[in-house]
Amino acid sequence: MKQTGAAVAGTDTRTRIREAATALFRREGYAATGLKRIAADSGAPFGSIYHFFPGGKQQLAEDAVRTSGPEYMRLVIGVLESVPDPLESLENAFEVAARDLEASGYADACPIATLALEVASSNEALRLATAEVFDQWVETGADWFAGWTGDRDVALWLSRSMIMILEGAFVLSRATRDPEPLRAAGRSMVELARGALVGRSTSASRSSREEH
Amino acid sequence: MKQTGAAVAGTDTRTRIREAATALFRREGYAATGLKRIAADSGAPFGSIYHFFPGGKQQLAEDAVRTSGPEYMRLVIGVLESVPDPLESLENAFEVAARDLEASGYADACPIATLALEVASSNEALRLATAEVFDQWVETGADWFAGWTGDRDVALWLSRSMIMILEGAFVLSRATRDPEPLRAAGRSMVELARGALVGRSTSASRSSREEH
DNA sequence: GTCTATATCCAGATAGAC
DNA sequence: GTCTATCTGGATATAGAC
Repeated sequence: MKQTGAAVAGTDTRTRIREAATALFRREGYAATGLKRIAADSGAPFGSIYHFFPGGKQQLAEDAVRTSGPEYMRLVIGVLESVPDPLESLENAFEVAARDLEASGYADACPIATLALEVASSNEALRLATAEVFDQWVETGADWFAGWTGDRDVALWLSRSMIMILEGAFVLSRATRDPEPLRAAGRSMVELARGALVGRSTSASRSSREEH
Repeated sequence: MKQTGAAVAGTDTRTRIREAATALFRREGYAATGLKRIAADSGAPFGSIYHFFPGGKQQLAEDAVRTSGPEYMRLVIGVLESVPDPLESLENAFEVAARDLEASGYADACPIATLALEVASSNEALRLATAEVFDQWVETGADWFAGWTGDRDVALWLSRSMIMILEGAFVLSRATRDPEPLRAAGRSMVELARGALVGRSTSASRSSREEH
């Protein structure tokens, strides 16, 4: 099997290149992904990459991060909003993530995490792109939690926790090829949200209030 | 600044090569790290890498993962055992991690996470090495939690949660160059442990019991 | 705009002198 | 065992025909 990201008919060349790049950066990382492979997977000629992305690999990666990041968060929020009760919704969302990851052969987890770790200390432009995506995820997640808890700081803390636990679970689940870490992560999020949403004054909610 | 991993006098060549490799895989990842750079940073001649690691880059990486993994866990356990109260200890451990990461310029987080994500879908031998390290971390962490909760399944769940939250916090903290995710992660772990250690029957402890 | 051919460089790996 | 020189392949990037 040579092709990991199928070229989608009906979409323009620029989009196909970006989507092939996103899929490869997600599965194999930034450094290991060659532009020739992106061209092959997208069905575009090699030269088209530099036509649409004159800045080369880095510009393409930045575009991929800034596009796939918000896209992925929309997907997550969609799953969260598909179940009315917040605790059930959290457990369901991690269960969906577990099943999706397993179905992809433990390939398709977070679209930007591998790249984010790779570039954090070596490519400032790309690091900044991943940082802005993560910051936006935290804000968007906090909007969802804010529907259940009046305290914005608690909502921000829960959102941050959700993203961190999900990222960590992706690392363990991919490495061990086991969906259980994601399910355990779901239970952890349910516990955290249960404590916060019933209005129990936790040390965490107190501390997060003291931050500002 | 050319050298990121200093050659340590008094240690043998093989060790210096492995330590330089560990430092580079941790900061920049597996694919982006060249053997020539490892030779330069370790102060060893290029040919020595193949003398000590005939299997080349992959064998060196496997050795680095299997050595630095347990080493890092010993360090974490040492920090955890330096404070008697378990909840204070957890908060302190994440605080130490936050300060260490900041002090390293957001470079030195988990020694194997970047590599683990990179190789999960492309190099089975290395994936297995990271999986075995993570599994051992979960067991070792569970031993520590078991000193506070009688239920082995709860201890395993807390240990897994701790490692996942730490890994996720490292991703966010490195990307945003901000220690706050690690501190928020510490509060999350305190909340999870508080709920479990007081013997409250949570949905998580019930579910983890049902696993077996 | 699309595509091919190629320039330049550096990677991992190896051979062999010492 | 230590170290150097080199092989081969693939990387990013570019030039230029169509």
